[in-house]
Amino acid sequence: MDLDDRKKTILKAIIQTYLETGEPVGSRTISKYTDLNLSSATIRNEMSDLEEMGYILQPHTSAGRIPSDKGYRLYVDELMQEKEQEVTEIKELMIEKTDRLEKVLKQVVRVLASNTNYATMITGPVYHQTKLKFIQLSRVTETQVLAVIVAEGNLMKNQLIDLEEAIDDEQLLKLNLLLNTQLNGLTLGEISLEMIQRMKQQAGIHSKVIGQVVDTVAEAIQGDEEDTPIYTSGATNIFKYPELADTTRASQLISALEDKRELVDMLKETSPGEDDASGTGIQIYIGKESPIQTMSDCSVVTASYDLGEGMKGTIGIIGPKRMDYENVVDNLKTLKVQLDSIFKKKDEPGT
Amino acid sequence: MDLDDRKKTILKAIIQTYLETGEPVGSRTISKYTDLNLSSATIRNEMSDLEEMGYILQPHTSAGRIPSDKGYRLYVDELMQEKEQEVTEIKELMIEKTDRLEKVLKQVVRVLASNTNYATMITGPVYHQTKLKFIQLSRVTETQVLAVIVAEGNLMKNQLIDLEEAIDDEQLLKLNLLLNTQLNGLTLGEISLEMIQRMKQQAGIHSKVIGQVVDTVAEAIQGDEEDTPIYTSGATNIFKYPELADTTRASQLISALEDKRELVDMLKETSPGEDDASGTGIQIYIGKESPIQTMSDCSVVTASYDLGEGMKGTIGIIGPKRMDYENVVDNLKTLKVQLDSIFKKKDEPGT
DNA sequence: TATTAGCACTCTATTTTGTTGAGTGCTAAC
DNA sequence: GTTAGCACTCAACAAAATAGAGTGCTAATA
Repeated sequence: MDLDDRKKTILKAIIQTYLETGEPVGSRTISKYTDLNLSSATIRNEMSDLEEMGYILQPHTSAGRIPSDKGYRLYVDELMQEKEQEVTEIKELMIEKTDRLEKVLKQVVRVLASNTNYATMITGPVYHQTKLKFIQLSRVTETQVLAVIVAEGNLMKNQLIDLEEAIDDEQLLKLNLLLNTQLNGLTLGEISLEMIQRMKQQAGIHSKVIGQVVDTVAEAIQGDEEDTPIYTSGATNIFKYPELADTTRASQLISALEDKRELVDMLKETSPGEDDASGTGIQIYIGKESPIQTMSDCSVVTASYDLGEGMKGTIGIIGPKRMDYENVVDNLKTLKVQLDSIFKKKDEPGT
Repeated sequence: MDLDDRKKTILKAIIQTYLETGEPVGSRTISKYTDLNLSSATIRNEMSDLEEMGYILQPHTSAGRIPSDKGYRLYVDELMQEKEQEVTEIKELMIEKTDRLEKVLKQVVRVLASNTNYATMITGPVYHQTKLKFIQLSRVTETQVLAVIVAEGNLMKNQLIDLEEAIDDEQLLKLNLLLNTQLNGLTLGEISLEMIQRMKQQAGIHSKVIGQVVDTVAEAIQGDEEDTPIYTSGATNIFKYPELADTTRASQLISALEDKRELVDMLKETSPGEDDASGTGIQIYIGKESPIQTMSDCSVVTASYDLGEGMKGTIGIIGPKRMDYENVVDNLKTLKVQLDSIFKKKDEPGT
């Protein structure tokens, strides 16, 4: 059987109506809704075909049709038209410009959640590719040394080191120099254990203290890998969609959002390089396509962002399968533009 | 009418049964449950009295009784017996010892949530009373200066300052000295705007750069006030209690937990000094007593913790009114002991 | 006087049955 | 190929019937 234009038009109409109402769509509705000027009977025949082809399905014999995952997929890939760019330009997401990346991210999830009415999440940047800019050790008390590590993208890290024995100023100075000359300019990922070992030997095997300091610094640099921060917002939006709002499902979803650990993997999967056909870096997972099991009744839209200086991360939006894909995609695009404008502006004078 | 011992026993039995089952308790149940050896008819009479006195109430004519807020109050204040200390000793909450306060707090909420099956939250320390230990400015690039601020309790704060014009080493050194001599030993709360003004003048009005640095540092110190971090866990536990699990209520509660802003006020209200009769710093809010409106169907148990060095904060547990108060209180007590042992051990050698 | 057995009564929760209406599939006519 | 018409299906809702837990009251009992 052939999926001709008329079938597509009908499918599109079915899906769009269903996106709005969330109720199975009957033949009569479509007959009126479209400008095809076909009777409900004809539509019924076409719907029957569409069902056979797997694009729509019937919850029960005497109900209208709802889109299947396959139907949604087709809609997202072909049928859905993007909003005109003008609209995008006009809508300005209310994001306050601030230096603190963390604050920006928190705002972003919030704005997205309230704009789309879906649950949203965003990963903080993965710093693996970020270059080390600056390390400094300074003495706080006799036996306490503070290590401050600064990397590109203004990633900063503190580590207070309690020493077993005192360290003198000269040693500290030497260490500072050593750390900086050896590590500066390397990406956090490049700093390996062997390198640390070598440095420890160069610094002088005789001193336990030095070893301790180097170890702690190394730990601080590497430790960041595991716990990428994730911010979420609008988890309770899922209650707005009856098909997700039953206690067990909602509970699972919210737990997943609260827990965040699972999310990391999912968002990492959307590797920042991997772009979709349109080159926007936006990916749509429908139903079972979703990487997380608990979300197989949902759709997940992810987008990667790149703020320069190795600050890359991922945004995710979770909603019902009948989510307003156009709006979501549109929002994400607008967001990208704005993030760029916030951060590029900041970078230009520096570069 | 008099609330004699027998009435108390019956009330206690009613409440305890209700805590377990969540269903209205009938006279027959009590007649069998207690060792009073009274017939259900007698119990009925007593229950009738208890209802008149306002300790229990009937959801409808032909149902059993459930405790009223007043009933719970009496139970919590008088009837509930604390578990023996032994039990407390045995139970060891699985808290990994780590330096990072933040990690400890995250663990604490998690453990508490899974131990109690209620939603939990904890505020990070309020640093208002914490003394400044150490400030250091260091140059990162020509026009970038990094300020590191360390206060008691190992509170650390970084602030990268983008300068409008370059600053030379000498000036930086001078500033470092000035900041340290002026501010060291003061609590974060004591550092006022006037003080900053005065310092700026002393440092030399001629230089905009110096003003900028001082301003930013001041901002960093004060800025912390507003956004005390709050960690939450087990929000979805509320779905375990049918009386809270309906969509609207659950949604409100979870939103409150996600949003956190409201929580701050609530937890602040439990001022760390304010202890209850037993001197444990544990407070119980039943139903409408709760400071937050959305939680008027819940009970909230709060406890303050004090880790020394000005690190004080509050823990909160949110559950249904029929929460297992004994278990919650017990858990909180155990937790206090453990937190002490983690942090005191760390402090001793230093002191 | 306090306790208890017994019984009528109340009220929710559950099940059963009936009714409605949206929507389909099929057939026959256009 | 399209459409009108009709019988049929099935969820959703409403009404009625039933069951059972629990009460309050009265009268008998210790």
